[in-house]
Amino acid sequence: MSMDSVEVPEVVVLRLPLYVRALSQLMSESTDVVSSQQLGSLLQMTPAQIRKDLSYFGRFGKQGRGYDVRFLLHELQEILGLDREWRACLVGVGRLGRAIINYPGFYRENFRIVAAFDGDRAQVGNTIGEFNVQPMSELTETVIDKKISIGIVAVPAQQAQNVIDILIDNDIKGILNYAPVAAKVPMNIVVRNIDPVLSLQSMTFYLRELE
Amino acid sequence: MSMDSVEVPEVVVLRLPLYVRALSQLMSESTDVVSSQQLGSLLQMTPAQIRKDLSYFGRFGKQGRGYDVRFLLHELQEILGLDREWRACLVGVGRLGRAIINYPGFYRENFRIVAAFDGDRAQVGNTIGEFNVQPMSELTETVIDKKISIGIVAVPAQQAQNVIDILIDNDIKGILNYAPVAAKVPMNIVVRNIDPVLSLQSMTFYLRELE
DNA sequence: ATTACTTTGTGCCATTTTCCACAAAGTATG
DNA sequence: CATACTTTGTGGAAAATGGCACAAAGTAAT
Repeated sequence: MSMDSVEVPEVVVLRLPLYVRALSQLMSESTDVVSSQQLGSLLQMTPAQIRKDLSYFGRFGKQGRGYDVRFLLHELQEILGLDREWRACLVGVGRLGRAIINYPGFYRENFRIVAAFDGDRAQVGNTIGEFNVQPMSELTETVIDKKISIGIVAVPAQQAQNVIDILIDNDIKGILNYAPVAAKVPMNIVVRNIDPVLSLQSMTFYLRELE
Repeated sequence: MSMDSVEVPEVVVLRLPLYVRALSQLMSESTDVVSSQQLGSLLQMTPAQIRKDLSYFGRFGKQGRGYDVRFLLHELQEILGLDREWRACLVGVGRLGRAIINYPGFYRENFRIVAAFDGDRAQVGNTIGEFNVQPMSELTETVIDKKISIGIVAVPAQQAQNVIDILIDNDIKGILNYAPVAAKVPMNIVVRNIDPVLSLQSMTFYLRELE
């Protein structure tokens, strides 16, 4: 009986996309079957962890053989909701925002940026790529019209919390935050932060000892 | 030999830059003193965790009062090695690489990109920002001359492992990897991955259930 | 069919991480 | 200076995470 059993730990969810990525690569190399052993060496993790992670969602493998690459990829994509298109809006079209719009990686993985906003009057009306920059006042309408469910925040730190509050007020449930701030959000909102500076700052702790 | 007491857990090191960021903000607001309580509410974490984290490195607070903002900031910067300039080279000057070069956030935090390389003949010699693109063959010499200790990888997935191997051969100990691959590196190399697509792909697991 | 391998899924133990709760030490106020 | 607060640093309990190791189930080869 699937009494929804145990809640899936977030660490596990965070690893699933890694499996998806590795499996996609294997597919493109025409590999049919892969063992947790092989996957583990590809991803630099233990086979047991991979098996445990997958076991939260079902039994996808065959003993003595391993996992069917195409099948497992498909299952994981479905679990993660990657079997559909996701639409996002960008807020902030400065240097960073423009780079994000032009980044082809999102499109390739079925994430579509379908609108761009900026709080700065001077930016509104400008054309960037294929769309023109809208004022924040049009956000409410556009989010509904274009069925946007994700907000990408690329504004300066000072304005970030305000922008995030507006996005949440407009029923956005997922935020990809490039601003260097710890966003305050209700528990049901999913935030992912991208901050290469933080990454470097924790890296130097280890480099320091070497010099 | 300084028997190094207890090894500091990596999760703790990963959080220190968050404290640095919050303290910097408090400094700019002319706040003199902060409690773990306040810091916690600023960063959305428990006060106990902050105190425990800091306790790995010393006793920085005063009972009944809290932490002196300027002092704690200074101490953390020193612990992380942020009290100096770090020099990095960029490999890959495609769209992403150019965006990285133009990103002002690194410079602001004392990370300097001082050279740009590309394996593609067609890119070599081009001028981007203030420097011109060098061929990979010049990497060895430039890394030494310019005292580069960090490599930023912004090449397509297929070439990433190769580029990373070359960086490591040239004594680079820290790698900021923007390529969507799980890099294979020796244990003494520090890798930080930046992949917004992975972030979105784990986000959708939670958004999925809401629609 | 038998024997020798391979590999999964998972129970369970070990390790890691988080955080409660409290003594010790400081502050504020009358 | 006494009383009422505040806050740190930390021992240790509790919770979360990781991974060993093994039965069960498959494959391969003779």
